[in-house]
Order: sequence, then C-alpha cells, then structure tokens
Amino acid sequence: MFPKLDPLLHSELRLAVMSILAGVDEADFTYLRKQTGATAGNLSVQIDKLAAANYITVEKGFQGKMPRTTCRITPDGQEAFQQYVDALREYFPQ
Amino acid sequence: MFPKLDPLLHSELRLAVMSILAGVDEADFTYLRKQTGATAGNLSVQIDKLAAANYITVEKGFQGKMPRTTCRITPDGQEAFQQYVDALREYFPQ
DNA sequence: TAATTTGGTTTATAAAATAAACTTGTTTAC
DNA sequence: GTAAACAAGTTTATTTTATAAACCAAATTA
Repeated sequence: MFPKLDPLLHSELRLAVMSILAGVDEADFTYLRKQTGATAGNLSVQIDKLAAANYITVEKGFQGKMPRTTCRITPDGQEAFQQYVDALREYFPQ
Repeated sequence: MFPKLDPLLHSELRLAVMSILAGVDEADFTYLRKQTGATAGNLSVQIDKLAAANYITVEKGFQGKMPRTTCRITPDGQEAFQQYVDALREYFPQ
C-alpha cells in the first residue's frame, strides 16, 4: 500500500538539490547553496552522497582562479527522482 | 524557494500513519501496523511523537479482554498534513 | 601585509529511525 | 492445570542521518 521511499531522496536537502538539478543542465556549488539556503558543510556531505549513488556527477574545475564545483543529474538520478515522486503520490489522497 | 518541511511529518512511517488517519475517522494500532508494515516498536515510538505534537490523539481501551489502542487525527494534525503536502509540492516541477 | 572573503572539506555532535529485547496478559494444546 | 505460543504493545539499545562547528587553502580587499 505504501511504497518504500528511497531514503537517499527522502532528505530535505538532497531532495531540494535533486529538484534543482532535474530542471537545469548543470548547477554549481555556490548556486545550490544559495538556492537551498544550506550550510556549505551540509551541502558538501549531501552532494557526496548523491554522487556516491550515481544520482549526480560532480566536476571540479576553476572559474578563473577560484575553484568551481559543478553538479549534474545523471539518468539514474532522473529515474530515481521520478520514482520517488510517484511513490510519494501514494501517500496522499489524489 | 524551498519551504521547510515539517520534520515531524517528513518521516516515512509517520507520514504513512498520518495519511491513513487523514482518510478515516479512527484506526487502531493493529490496523496501522498491518497497513504500514512497520514493526510494533517503531510504530509505537512514532505514534508517541505524533501524539506529543498533538497531531493525533491516542485512546487506550479494551476490546473484550485484549488491549486496544485507537488513534485519531486532530485538527492540528490535519492542518499540518495539508501544509506539508503544499510545501512538498514546491519541491517538484508542476 | 594583515584581515577578510570565497569555496569548499573534515570532524564532531545531536537527533532520528529502526531493531531487538522485554512485559503483560490471553489463548491454545496437551 | 500448566506449558507453549500468541497478541499488543513498550522500553531500551544500536545504527544511521542530519546538521553544525571547526578547519583549510587560496584569493581578494583594506
């Protein structure tokens, strides 16, 4: 009756990150930080978890002289996100 | 942009319990256990938390000789549930 | 050149979820 | 009638998570 919710996505911050990444081609650390309002430490940890599950890719480079971390959602991530949304729907009337 | 999700409802089991209670007049412990598939210990703990927040009421009585715990959603609980659903919607496209 | 800011990571702490063990009483099988 | 199994939970312990605090290196600003 109640499908299991992917614990990796059932986290406020990771869900917000995935929600952003699902809608754009890529987003960098700073952007994700501003949009989510998360602390850098928390965001760093959660990004690592999403990357470890291959839900996103993380690319480290430089923008001029400053480091720049760019995240992208993977096909696995898109599928997991969609499944999570579908599962969640079962928890609510209509 | 991403509204805070009520941490009391952002829990798989508590959400399932609230989802059930939102749709019925009352439900007893055993019914909730069967519908959610949760262990009794976990359900007991989560019910306590919902009751402590006044999201549900818990009434202990007997059905014949056997103990029977009946749960009901409160107006506070209904409002919190609705707000959670609304907040969650902001995390998804459309 | 000293202080501050940027862009993070690592480590420590607090909170949550979950499982395991236990309790109290009831029913069933011998 | 009594031992074993079951019902309905609760309590306690363990594991996992989330979050915050501290830290680091390089760049920028005063």
